[in-house]
Amino acid sequence: MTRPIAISDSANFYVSAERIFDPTLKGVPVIVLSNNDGCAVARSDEAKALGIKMGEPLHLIRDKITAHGIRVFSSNYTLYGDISRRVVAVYEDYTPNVEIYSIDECFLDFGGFKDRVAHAKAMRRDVLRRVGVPIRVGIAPTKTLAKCANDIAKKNPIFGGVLDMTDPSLSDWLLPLVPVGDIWGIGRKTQAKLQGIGINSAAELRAMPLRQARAMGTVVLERTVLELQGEPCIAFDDVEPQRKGMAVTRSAGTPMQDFDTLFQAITAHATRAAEKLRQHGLVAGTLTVFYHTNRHRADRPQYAGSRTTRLIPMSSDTFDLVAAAKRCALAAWPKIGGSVYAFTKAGVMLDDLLPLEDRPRTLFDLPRGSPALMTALDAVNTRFGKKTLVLASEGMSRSWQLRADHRSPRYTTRLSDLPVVK
DNA sequence: TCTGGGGTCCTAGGACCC
DNA sequence: TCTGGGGTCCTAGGACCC
Repeated sequence: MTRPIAISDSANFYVSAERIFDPTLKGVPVIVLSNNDGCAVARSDEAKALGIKMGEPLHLIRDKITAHGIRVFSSNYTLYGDISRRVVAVYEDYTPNVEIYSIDECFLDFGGFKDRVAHAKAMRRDVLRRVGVPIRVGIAPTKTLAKCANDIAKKNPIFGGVLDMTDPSLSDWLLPLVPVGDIWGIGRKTQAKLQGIGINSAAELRAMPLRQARAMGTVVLERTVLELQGEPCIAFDDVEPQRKGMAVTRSAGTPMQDFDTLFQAITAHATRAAEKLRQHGLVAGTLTVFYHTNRHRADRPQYAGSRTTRLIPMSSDTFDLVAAAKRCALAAWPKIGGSVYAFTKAGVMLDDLLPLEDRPRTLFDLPRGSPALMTALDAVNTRFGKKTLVLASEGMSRSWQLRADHRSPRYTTRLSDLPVVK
């Protein structure tokens, strides 16, 4: 028999993280906004009950917020990242193998435990006591089934936050309750196709002939069917995979109308991308810059520009990346009438990443770039706070910077953010 | 007026080679 | 001037995830 896998996630994670430090948020509707305060990306149960949808734009729910006194927060990723690490630390006390799947979800190796439900419930109590966020646990022979179990536990409080669906007779009974669109790996398009041929539940998808699944949705859908049948196709993987690309992209707080302002934003994004590379000990071989106007405004002139360039030699040096980004940004600039466009989003993407020590060398691999300067730059910005030292081309106006009008204090990582008690 | 950011995997099709 | 099959590699785009 295959080793049971658990998936553990936190209920409304961002909201739960905010509630740790502000008890007045308990029992009341709370939402957390996306970057730039654009739309709701996390909602408390109370906010969901008021009909606030995932991803709903803030400007469409202003009336509800006022009428029901919904508490609103900008995203505070520094805080959420730190809470996430604390939760993982507790998981590590309960299983030898943890695969971090997202900021609020982990797959856990649950093989070898005699009473899995008791074990998961003990872990759940411990996370609540030591970190302060509620979690739910689904257990099954495959990742897809574990996600189903987790989903059922989420919707049915009767399970007390833990459901072990390792026993096939239990999944026979429960899978008819899982709507096909709620299955891990089934998105909107595939859901529509499946419903078109009368497949509406996880139990019905499990019974779909494999050949038909492959024809309809490629090997991905075929794997989902096999996983529902209890045959693992998606391996448990607790080693961090070598990442292939990374991106820093942002909407602008106010639209960018001229090249100088746009380039200030792009300098900031390239700078951040270079920092991320160095944190991971990587160099990049390809850099892409893109920027575009607001696609939701069909009444305004539209433009989308993008250029890619190779980085030779591969680099993680801020000066190299900003220089390459400038060439791309200029090359992508509209040939005529650039100033009629209002750019609302820009980004820098890096691809062909390699660990620094694996990078290809040229015959004359002369020392270049400024590794000592980069080390000093990172040290200063870690010690004295982000953006203490920046390139001048990032500018001082920061008019492009995103909005975050409702951000809570970074309680666990920034001393200066703590409220002063007099 | 106001609509996020950062990833992965898969497939089709073109370029190129022998 | 006409004519083949099979392989690899790369890129763009779609779908999905949280």
